[in-house]
This record gives sequence, structure tokens and C-alpha cells, in this order.
Amino acid sequence: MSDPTILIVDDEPAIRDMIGITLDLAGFNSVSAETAHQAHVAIVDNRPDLVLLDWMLPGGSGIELARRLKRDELTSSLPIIMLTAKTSEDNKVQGLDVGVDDYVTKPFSPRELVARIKAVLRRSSGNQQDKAIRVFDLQLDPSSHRITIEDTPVDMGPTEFKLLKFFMSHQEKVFSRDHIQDQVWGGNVYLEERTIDVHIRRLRKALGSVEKTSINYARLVQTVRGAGYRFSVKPA
Amino acid sequence: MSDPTILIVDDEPAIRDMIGITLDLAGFNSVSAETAHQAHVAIVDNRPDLVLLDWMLPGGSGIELARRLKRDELTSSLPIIMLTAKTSEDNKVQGLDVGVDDYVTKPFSPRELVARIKAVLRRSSGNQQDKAIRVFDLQLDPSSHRITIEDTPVDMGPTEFKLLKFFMSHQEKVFSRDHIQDQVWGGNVYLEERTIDVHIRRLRKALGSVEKTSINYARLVQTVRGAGYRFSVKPA
DNA sequence: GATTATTGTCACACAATTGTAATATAAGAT
DNA sequence: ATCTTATATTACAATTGTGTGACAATAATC
Repeated sequence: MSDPTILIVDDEPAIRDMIGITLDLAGFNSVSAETAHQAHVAIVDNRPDLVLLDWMLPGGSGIELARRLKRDELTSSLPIIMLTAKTSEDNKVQGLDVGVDDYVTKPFSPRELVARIKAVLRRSSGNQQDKAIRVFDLQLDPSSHRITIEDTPVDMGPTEFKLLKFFMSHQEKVFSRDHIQDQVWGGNVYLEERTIDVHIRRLRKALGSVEKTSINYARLVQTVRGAGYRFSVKPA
Repeated sequence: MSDPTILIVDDEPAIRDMIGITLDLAGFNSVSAETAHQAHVAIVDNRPDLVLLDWMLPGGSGIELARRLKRDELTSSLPIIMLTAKTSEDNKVQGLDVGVDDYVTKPFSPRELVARIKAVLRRSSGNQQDKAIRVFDLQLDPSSHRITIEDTPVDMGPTEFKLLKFFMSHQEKVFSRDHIQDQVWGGNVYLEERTIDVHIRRLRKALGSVEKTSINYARLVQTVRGAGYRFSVKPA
């Protein structure tokens, strides 16, 4: 895996820079955002592996952002470390409520910050990132980056892999082409809408390429006319 | 999905135009209104995805409009971004009270405006907390975009889906054809009145297509002669 | 550096959906 | 009963949305 990307959300440029340098030295990539909204956009665009979030963003929106991220299914597994100047127990309690993964109280040492980041990343990657997802005899194993149907390897391109991974971890839900683009390609690239269709086709083709299975796995990728696509075990 | 439509509400033509051009370049459709009243009409007619609302409309009606929109059930989920010249905290507090989704303080850069719009749109479309609506064994699930009767999928077109969704979330109320057209099609399209009837028919047909149910779900869509249609669990 | 795989886009084929008009049926009014 | 008006139903042509194969450009691999 390439270096993890950390999103720094803080309204003070000095702190952003300082943390950015620290992370850089520790071998992370970093992007930063100044406001909760910038952060939200950056998350969609850059798909960071972890968010460092200042508690005290102007307007109290730091905690609000955390809450929103944890509530939304699509971002709920994105680890968040809160940066807080106060050591008050109140904050911690409130934050744990929201579901953030850890705290670092300012001032902090670079070493401590990096250690906590690594700890959280270790925890979260061990938890779900690498766990294989299975639907009937279709299995997607992120750690070995493999798709198998009844133990027969299925060949597909990287994009189709990501697409299938996204679908398999968000079953029974329709996603518009825009949404799929956000999730699979990232929000900052421009794609013709029909491009999604083509990749859907390639994915279906790959899933259907395994012969003599009781189930036609291509059927699981369903078209919802006028709305987008859906991965579902139930018939269309 | 087609481009989102943004409604610009501002009394200054120059600002309306400037924003309009910006949005156009960013791939949005835009319509504009000069007064709160025009805005209200435009909302019904164009069903915009987001409203850019000037705080300082003549007569202080900007904030008033926001309040009204957020209070009315039919428009309460329509995202609103306030445009305000003042950065005073008072405004923000008052506005958050009303429930607007974000603020942009003039002067603002086109980039910022577009970024905020996208962020809000993503938030509002991503956080589809829409719960499934259920009536006996008829279930409409917005997130999976599925209709089922006793777990059997019911097939229908997008328009019928929208129609049923509207009905199911507004049960026991008669709606005139005009009203239905406003809600399901949006007010600016011209339809023959009989067209509604045809879609009602298609909806009934779809609901009735599932065999051997104890209830005939087509019966829930009731004709109220001289008035319109009604979705009701009580017999007609 | 050559070869191969993957990617995004286009053009066209195909299918579902849509709105309307024409006609049939039902419900009130006289 | 008959007339009048409102709604139901059917069929159809136009529109819109999706599927598919081919292609050139780019990236990955050897």
C-alpha cells in the first residue's frame, strides 16, 4: 500500500503547516482544509485514510463535522482524531459519544501525534479494510486483491475491482452515477456520465465470465432506471 | 442524472447575473428571482435542488422566506445557502436557528461559492436518511429505490415511483391533479390533465400486479370524483 | 523500448418510459 | 331514462435512458 493520506482540518495556518511537516517527515501524505466545508469537499476529493480534526473550528463546526461523518454510512469508517486544546473531560465524553477514534490534546509532541495516528490506522485497517466480503460464492478479498467465484479467480481491471468493492460493501442501495464517481474515482475528476455504464458493463462481463455457476453473479449488479445502479442479492 | 438546478434569490440584477454565470460555468442550471414571492413561485415551478438566498432582501423578507421554507413540510428539506454581506455572528446564529444549511459572506469568490454548493448538495444527497415507508405489506424504500409487496419486488417506472412516494408520504389527503403535477413533475411543465390519470392507472396496475395478496393494493389509490386522488388505507 | 492491459469516450443499437389522443365506462344531474 | 360530465382504459409515436462494441490514448509490465 502507498503512503496513507491524512487530512488536516484546522483554521490556523501555522498549525496546519506544522502538522503537515511533521506528517511528511513521518512518511505520510497530507492535505489540509480550513473549514468544515472544505474538509467535506476534501474528503470526497482526496479520500484520505484519516482525518485530524480541530475541535474548535469557528462556529463550533468541528464537532458537528465529526458527527456528520460518523453518521453517514459512506464515511463512518473513516478514522478521526480530534485535536483539542482543552483537556476537559467534557470534551472527551462528548467526543466519544460522536464516535471519534482518538484524541490529541494541544500542545502535543510530533512523536505523540505520529504514534497515535499509526495506532489508529493499524486498528482500523486491521478491522475491516482487509476483511474479505462474501456474497454467496462470490468473494472479494482486499488483502490479496482478488475476486473469486466458487474459488475460481475472476479477472478484472483495477477500476472494476474498486467498483465491485464499493458495491459489495454498500449492498441494497441505489447510487447515482455521480455518487459512484465520487466513491470510486474521487470527486475531482471529470468523467462522461456514460463512462460509468461502460465500467458497469465490464464488471458484469467479468462476473458473468465464470461458467457453470448456480447463480449469475452479473445479475447482482442491477440497473435502476432513472436512478443509477444497485448491488443487490434480491431479484431486480 | 441531470445537472442540479440552483435558484438565485437576490434583488440586485448584477449579482444575479454574476452568480448565474458562475453557476453555469460550473455545470449547474440556474433560475433567479428578485423577491421572496417570486422565489416561492420559482420553487414550485422549477423544483430547484438548492436555493441561494440573499439575506438582505427588501423588507427583510430573506430570512422570513428561509423560515417559511424550512417550516413547510414540502420544502423543509430543500437546502438553503444564505448570502450575507455582514459577517456578524448575530446573523449566523439567527440563521442556524432557522435551519439554513450554509452561509457565504459577500464578497465571495466564485470558487468558494461553487465549492460550498457542491458540499451542501453532496451532504444533502448523501445523507439520505429517508426511512422506508410501509403500509401493510407494501413497502417503499427510497435508499434501495425499491417497492415490494410481501417482499416481492414491484416493477414500475420512475414517474410511478415518485407518484407512489408522494402518496405514501401524504396519506389520507386528496390532491388535485394540479397539485400532484406540482409535486411529482414540477410546476413548469405543461401536461394534459388526462396524463395524470394515465399515470394513476399505471401505478394501480403495478400495485395490482402482485398476485395472491390478501389486500388489493391498487385500491389504496382512490379516485375522489371532482377533486382528484387520494392514498388511503380506508375503503373508498 | 516493446508489448500488453487498462481507460475513457464515442456512436449506434436497443429497450423502457412518457405524454397524448381516441375511445370506453362510470357517476351525477335533469 | 337520458344527458352530461368525469374518470378509466387502451394504443401508439416520440422521447429518453441504458447496453454494447470499437477505438485511440494512456499507463503498466516485461
